[in-house]
Amino acid sequence: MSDTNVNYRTCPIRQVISRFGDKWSLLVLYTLHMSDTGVLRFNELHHMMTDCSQKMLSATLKNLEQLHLIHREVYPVVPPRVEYSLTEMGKSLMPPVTSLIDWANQHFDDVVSNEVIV
Amino acid sequence: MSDTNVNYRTCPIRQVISRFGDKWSLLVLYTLHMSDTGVLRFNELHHMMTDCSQKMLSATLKNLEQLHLIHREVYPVVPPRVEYSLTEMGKSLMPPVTSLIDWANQHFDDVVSNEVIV
DNA sequence: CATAATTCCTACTTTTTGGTAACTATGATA
DNA sequence: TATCATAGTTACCAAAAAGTAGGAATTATG
Repeated sequence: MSDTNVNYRTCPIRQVISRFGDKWSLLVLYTLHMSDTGVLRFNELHHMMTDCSQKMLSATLKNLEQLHLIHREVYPVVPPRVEYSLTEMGKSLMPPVTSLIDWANQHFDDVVSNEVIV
Repeated sequence: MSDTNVNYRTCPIRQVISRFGDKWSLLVLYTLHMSDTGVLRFNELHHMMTDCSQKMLSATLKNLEQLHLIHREVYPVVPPRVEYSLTEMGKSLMPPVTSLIDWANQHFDDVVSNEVIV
Protein backbone atom coordinates (compact mmCIF):
# COMPACT_ATOMS: atom_id res chain seq x y z
CA MET A 1 0.00 0.00 0.00
CA SER A 2 3.06 2.22 0.27
CA ASP A 3 2.18 5.57 1.83
CA THR A 4 -0.91 6.41 -0.16
CA ASN A 5 -3.58 7.94 1.95
CA VAL A 6 -7.08 6.80 1.18
CA ASN A 7 -8.58 8.19 4.32
CA TYR A 8 -11.98 9.72 3.85
CA ARG A 9 -11.03 13.17 5.09
CA THR A 10 -7.77 13.62 3.24
CA CYS A 11 -8.17 11.53 0.09
CA PRO A 12 -8.39 13.88 -2.88
CA ILE A 13 -10.98 11.88 -4.75
CA ARG A 14 -13.23 12.12 -1.72
CA GLN A 15 -12.65 15.87 -1.60
CA VAL A 16 -13.89 16.08 -5.14
CA ILE A 17 -16.87 13.80 -4.84
CA SER A 18 -18.08 15.33 -1.61
CA ARG A 19 -18.18 18.80 -3.09
CA PHE A 20 -19.61 18.35 -6.55
CA GLY A 21 -20.53 14.72 -6.74
CA ASP A 22 -24.12 15.60 -6.02
CA LYS A 23 -27.06 15.14 -8.31
CA TRP A 24 -26.71 18.29 -10.39
CA SER A 25 -23.32 19.99 -10.12
CA LEU A 26 -21.45 18.19 -12.88
CA LEU A 27 -24.48 18.44 -15.11
CA VAL A 28 -24.52 22.21 -14.70
CA LEU A 29 -20.81 22.46 -15.40
CA TYR A 30 -21.08 20.20 -18.40
CA THR A 31 -24.08 22.09 -19.76
CA LEU A 32 -22.18 25.35 -19.58
CA HIS A 33 -19.16 23.68 -21.13
CA MET A 34 -21.17 22.38 -24.08
CA SER A 35 -23.13 25.55 -24.73
CA ASP A 36 -22.33 27.56 -27.85
CA THR A 37 -21.27 30.76 -26.12
CA GLY A 38 -20.23 29.37 -22.75
CA VAL A 39 -22.72 31.72 -21.14
CA LEU A 40 -26.21 30.76 -20.03
CA ARG A 41 -28.97 32.50 -18.13
CA PHE A 42 -30.82 30.91 -15.26
CA ASN A 43 -33.87 30.04 -17.30
CA GLU A 44 -31.81 28.76 -20.18
CA LEU A 45 -30.09 26.33 -17.87
CA HIS A 46 -33.38 25.42 -16.35
CA HIS A 47 -34.91 24.63 -19.72
CA MET A 48 -31.94 22.47 -20.64
CA MET A 49 -32.16 20.55 -17.40
CA THR A 50 -35.88 20.14 -17.22
CA ASP A 51 -35.86 17.61 -14.41
CA CYS A 52 -33.88 19.88 -12.11
CA SER A 53 -36.16 22.05 -10.01
CA GLN A 54 -35.63 25.80 -9.66
CA LYS A 55 -34.72 25.25 -6.06
CA MET A 56 -32.03 22.71 -6.82
CA LEU A 57 -30.66 24.64 -9.75
CA SER A 58 -30.43 27.75 -7.63
CA ALA A 59 -28.73 25.90 -4.79
CA THR A 60 -26.34 24.15 -7.15
CA LEU A 61 -25.35 27.37 -8.86
CA LYS A 62 -24.76 29.04 -5.53
CA ASN A 63 -22.54 26.17 -4.41
CA LEU A 64 -20.53 26.17 -7.63
CA GLU A 65 -20.06 29.89 -7.39
CA GLN A 66 -18.73 29.55 -3.85
CA LEU A 67 -16.28 26.94 -5.10
CA HIS A 68 -15.20 29.42 -7.78
CA LEU A 69 -16.05 26.98 -10.53
CA ILE A 70 -18.61 29.27 -12.16
CA HIS A 71 -18.96 33.01 -12.50
CA ARG A 72 -22.24 34.81 -11.86
CA GLU A 73 -22.81 38.07 -13.68
CA VAL A 74 -25.81 40.15 -12.63
CA TYR A 75 -27.19 42.92 -14.84
CA PRO A 76 -29.20 45.55 -12.98
CA VAL A 77 -32.23 45.44 -15.24
CA VAL A 78 -35.87 44.58 -14.87
CA PRO A 79 -36.74 41.81 -15.21
CA PRO A 80 -33.42 40.56 -13.84
CA ARG A 81 -30.76 39.18 -16.13
CA VAL A 82 -28.17 36.84 -14.64
CA GLU A 83 -25.57 35.04 -16.70
CA TYR A 84 -23.51 32.05 -15.66
CA SER A 85 -20.23 30.86 -17.14
CA LEU A 86 -17.32 28.65 -16.21
CA THR A 87 -14.36 30.24 -14.47
CA GLU A 88 -10.86 29.31 -15.56
CA MET A 89 -10.79 26.75 -12.77
CA GLY A 90 -14.15 25.44 -13.90
CA LYS A 91 -12.82 25.10 -17.41
CA SER A 92 -9.76 23.27 -16.13
CA LEU A 93 -12.03 20.68 -14.61
CA MET A 94 -13.60 19.81 -17.93
CA PRO A 95 -10.84 17.61 -19.39
CA PRO A 96 -10.91 15.18 -16.46
CA VAL A 97 -14.70 15.21 -16.52
CA THR A 98 -14.72 14.64 -20.25
CA SER A 99 -12.41 11.67 -19.91
CA LEU A 100 -14.85 10.22 -17.41
CA ILE A 101 -17.68 10.79 -19.85
CA ASP A 102 -15.73 9.11 -22.60
CA TRP A 103 -15.22 6.12 -20.37
CA ALA A 104 -18.92 6.07 -19.60
CA ASN A 105 -19.81 6.13 -23.27
CA GLN A 106 -17.44 3.28 -23.99
CA HIS A 107 -18.20 1.03 -21.05
CA PHE A 108 -21.48 1.87 -19.58
CA ASP A 109 -23.67 -0.36 -21.65
CA ASP A 110 -21.84 -3.27 -20.06
CA VAL A 111 -22.23 -1.88 -16.59
CA VAL A 112 -25.89 -1.06 -16.90
CA SER A 113 -26.81 -4.35 -18.54
CA ASN A 114 -25.37 -6.24 -15.61
CA GLU A 115 -27.37 -4.44 -13.05
CA VAL A 116 -30.04 -6.18 -11.02
CA ILE A 117 -31.83 -3.01 -10.06
CA VAL A 118 -32.10 -0.33 -12.69
CA MET B 1 -26.37 24.10 -27.70
CA SER B 2 -26.16 21.91 -30.80
CA ASP B 3 -27.62 18.46 -30.14
CA THR B 4 -25.91 17.64 -26.90
CA ASN B 5 -28.17 15.94 -24.45
CA VAL B 6 -27.77 17.04 -20.88
CA ASN B 7 -30.95 15.47 -19.67
CA TYR B 8 -30.67 13.84 -16.30
CA ARG B 9 -31.71 10.37 -17.45
CA THR B 10 -29.58 10.10 -20.56
CA CYS B 11 -26.54 12.27 -19.85
CA PRO B 12 -23.53 9.98 -19.47
CA ILE B 13 -21.94 11.93 -16.69
CA ARG B 14 -25.11 11.50 -14.69
CA GLN B 15 -25.08 7.79 -15.43
CA VAL B 16 -21.64 7.64 -13.90
CA ILE B 17 -22.28 9.77 -10.89
CA SER B 18 -25.55 8.10 -10.02
CA ARG B 19 -23.96 4.67 -9.89
CA PHE B 20 -20.64 5.19 -8.17
CA GLY B 21 -20.62 8.83 -7.18
CA ASP B 22 -21.67 7.81 -3.69
CA LYS B 23 -19.66 8.26 -0.56
CA TRP B 24 -17.46 5.18 -0.75
CA SER B 25 -17.36 3.57 -4.21
CA LEU B 26 -14.53 5.50 -5.77
CA LEU B 27 -12.56 5.26 -2.56
CA VAL B 28 -12.84 1.48 -2.65
CA LEU B 29 -11.80 1.33 -6.29
CA TYR B 30 -8.91 3.68 -5.69
CA THR B 31 -7.75 1.77 -2.64
CA LEU B 32 -7.67 -1.46 -4.61
CA HIS B 33 -5.92 0.34 -7.44
CA MET B 34 -3.20 1.67 -5.17
CA SER B 35 -2.61 -1.53 -3.22
CA ASP B 36 0.62 -3.41 -3.80
CA THR B 37 -0.90 -6.63 -5.08
CA GLY B 38 -4.21 -5.34 -6.36
CA VAL B 39 -5.96 -7.78 -4.06
CA LEU B 40 -7.38 -6.93 -0.66
CA ARG B 41 -9.46 -8.79 1.88
CA PHE B 42 -12.52 -7.32 3.50
CA ASN B 43 -10.79 -6.47 6.75
CA GLU B 44 -7.77 -5.05 4.98
CA LEU B 45 -10.02 -2.65 3.10
CA HIS B 46 -11.85 -1.85 6.28
CA HIS B 47 -8.65 -1.01 8.12
CA MET B 48 -7.59 1.25 5.27
CA MET B 49 -10.90 3.06 5.26
CA THR B 50 -11.42 3.37 8.96
CA ASP B 51 -14.27 5.81 8.76
CA CYS B 52 -16.34 3.56 6.50
CA SER B 53 -18.55 1.27 8.55
CA GLN B 54 -18.67 -2.46 7.93
CA LYS B 55 -22.20 -2.10 6.71
CA MET B 56 -21.35 0.54 4.14
CA LEU B 57 -18.21 -1.24 2.99
CA SER B 58 -20.17 -4.43 2.51
CA ALA B 59 -22.94 -2.65 0.60
CA THR B 60 -20.45 -0.75 -1.53
CA LEU B 61 -18.53 -3.89 -2.45
CA LYS B 62 -21.75 -5.64 -3.39
CA ASN B 63 -22.76 -2.76 -5.61
CA LEU B 64 -19.38 -2.60 -7.33
CA GLU B 65 -19.46 -6.34 -7.88
CA GLN B 66 -22.87 -6.08 -9.51
CA LEU B 67 -21.52 -3.38 -11.77
CA HIS B 68 -18.67 -5.76 -12.66
CA LEU B 69 -16.09 -3.24 -11.54
CA ILE B 70 -14.60 -5.52 -8.90
CA HIS B 71 -14.17 -9.26 -8.58
CA ARG B 72 -15.03 -11.16 -5.42
CA GLU B 73 -13.16 -14.36 -4.75
CA VAL B 74 -14.38 -16.54 -1.90
CA TYR B 75 -12.21 -19.23 -0.38
CA PRO B 76 -14.14 -21.97 1.42
CA VAL B 77 -12.18 -21.88 4.62
CA VAL B 78 -12.93 -21.09 8.23
CA PRO B 79 -12.80 -18.35 9.19
CA PRO B 80 -13.87 -17.07 5.77
CA ARG B 81 -11.39 -15.55 3.37
CA VAL B 82 -12.73 -13.22 0.70
CA GLU B 83 -10.51 -11.30 -1.68
CA TYR B 84 -11.46 -8.30 -3.75
CA SER B 85 -9.74 -7.00 -6.87
CA LEU B 86 -10.48 -4.74 -9.82
CA THR B 87 -11.92 -6.33 -12.95
CA GLU B 88 -10.57 -5.28 -16.34
CA MET B 89 -13.42 -2.81 -16.59
CA GLY B 90 -12.63 -1.56 -13.12
CA LYS B 91 -9.02 -1.07 -14.13
CA SER B 92 -10.11 0.80 -17.26
CA LEU B 93 -11.91 3.30 -15.05
CA MET B 94 -8.76 4.22 -13.18
CA PRO B 95 -7.14 6.55 -15.75
CA PRO B 96 -10.15 8.90 -15.84
CA VAL B 97 -10.42 8.74 -12.08
CA THR B 98 -6.71 9.41 -11.72
CA SER B 99 -6.97 12.44 -13.95
CA LEU B 100 -9.72 13.75 -11.69
CA ILE B 101 -7.51 13.13 -8.68
CA ASP B 102 -4.65 14.96 -10.33
CA TRP B 103 -6.94 17.89 -10.95
CA ALA B 104 -8.00 17.81 -7.32
CA ASN B 105 -4.43 17.82 -6.12
CA GLN B 106 -3.60 20.77 -8.34
CA HIS B 107 -6.64 22.92 -7.74
CA PHE B 108 -8.37 21.89 -4.64
CA ASP B 109 -6.56 24.10 -2.19
CA ASP B 110 -8.08 27.02 -4.05
CA VAL B 111 -11.53 25.53 -4.01
CA VAL B 112 -11.52 24.57 -0.37
CA SER B 113 -10.06 27.87 0.81
CA ASN B 114 -12.90 29.74 -0.83
CA GLU B 115 -15.59 27.81 0.91
CA VAL B 116 -17.86 29.41 3.43
CA ILE B 117 -18.89 26.19 5.08
CA VAL B 118 -16.20 23.56 5.52
C1' DC C 1 -17.49 -25.72 26.60
C1' DA C 2 -16.22 -20.91 25.94
C1' DT C 3 -13.70 -18.04 22.89
C1' DA C 4 -11.73 -16.24 18.79
C1' DA C 5 -11.54 -15.10 13.88
C1' DT C 6 -13.74 -13.36 9.53
C1' DT C 7 -17.32 -11.72 6.73
C1' DC C 8 -20.99 -10.33 6.65
C1' DC C 9 -26.52 -9.16 7.83
C1' DT C 10 -30.42 -6.93 10.21
C1' DA C 11 -33.14 -3.61 12.87
C1' DC C 12 -33.29 0.84 14.24
C1' DT C 13 -32.34 5.67 14.07
C1' DT C 14 -30.46 9.93 12.35
C1' DT C 15 -28.89 12.85 8.74
C1' DT C 16 -28.86 14.46 4.23
C1' DT C 17 -30.84 15.22 -0.03
C1' DG C 18 -34.24 16.45 -3.03
C1' DG C 19 -39.10 17.48 -4.57
C1' DT C 20 -43.51 20.54 -4.68
C1' DA C 21 -45.81 24.47 -4.54
C1' DA C 22 -46.38 28.89 -3.31
C1' DC C 23 -44.37 33.30 -2.53
C1' DT C 24 -41.21 37.72 -3.34
C1' DA C 25 -39.33 41.80 -5.85
C1' DT C 26 -39.25 44.97 -9.63
C1' DG C 27 -40.80 47.84 -13.25
C1' DA C 28 -42.68 47.67 -17.89
C1' DT C 29 -46.82 46.95 -20.38
C1' DA C 30 -51.82 46.42 -21.65
C1' DT D 1 -54.85 48.50 -11.94
C1' DA D 2 -53.90 43.79 -13.19
C1' DT D 3 -50.50 41.08 -15.52
C1' DC D 4 -46.05 39.51 -17.14
C1' DA D 5 -41.28 38.17 -16.93
C1' DT D 6 -37.00 36.85 -14.45
C1' DA D 7 -34.52 34.95 -10.86
C1' DG D 8 -34.86 33.47 -7.30
C1' DT D 9 -36.57 32.08 -1.86
C1' DT D 10 -39.26 29.65 1.62
C1' DA D 11 -41.92 26.19 4.16
C1' DC D 12 -43.13 21.78 4.23
C1' DC D 13 -42.66 16.96 3.27
C1' DA D 14 -40.79 12.40 1.40
C1' DA D 15 -37.15 9.54 0.25
C1' DA D 16 -32.59 8.03 0.34
C1' DA D 17 -28.23 7.49 2.44
C1' DA D 18 -25.61 6.42 6.14
C1' DG D 19 -24.44 5.51 11.15
C1' DT D 20 -24.86 2.31 15.43
C1' DA D 21 -25.14 -1.75 17.63
C1' DG D 22 -25.86 -6.23 17.81
C1' DG D 23 -26.37 -10.96 15.80
C1' DA D 24 -25.18 -15.11 12.70
C1' DA D 25 -22.34 -18.72 10.78
C1' DT D 26 -18.43 -21.76 10.96
C1' DT D 27 -14.64 -24.45 13.00
C1' DA D 28 -10.20 -24.53 15.45
C1' DT D 29 -8.16 -23.89 19.81
C1' DG D 30 -7.47 -23.74 24.85
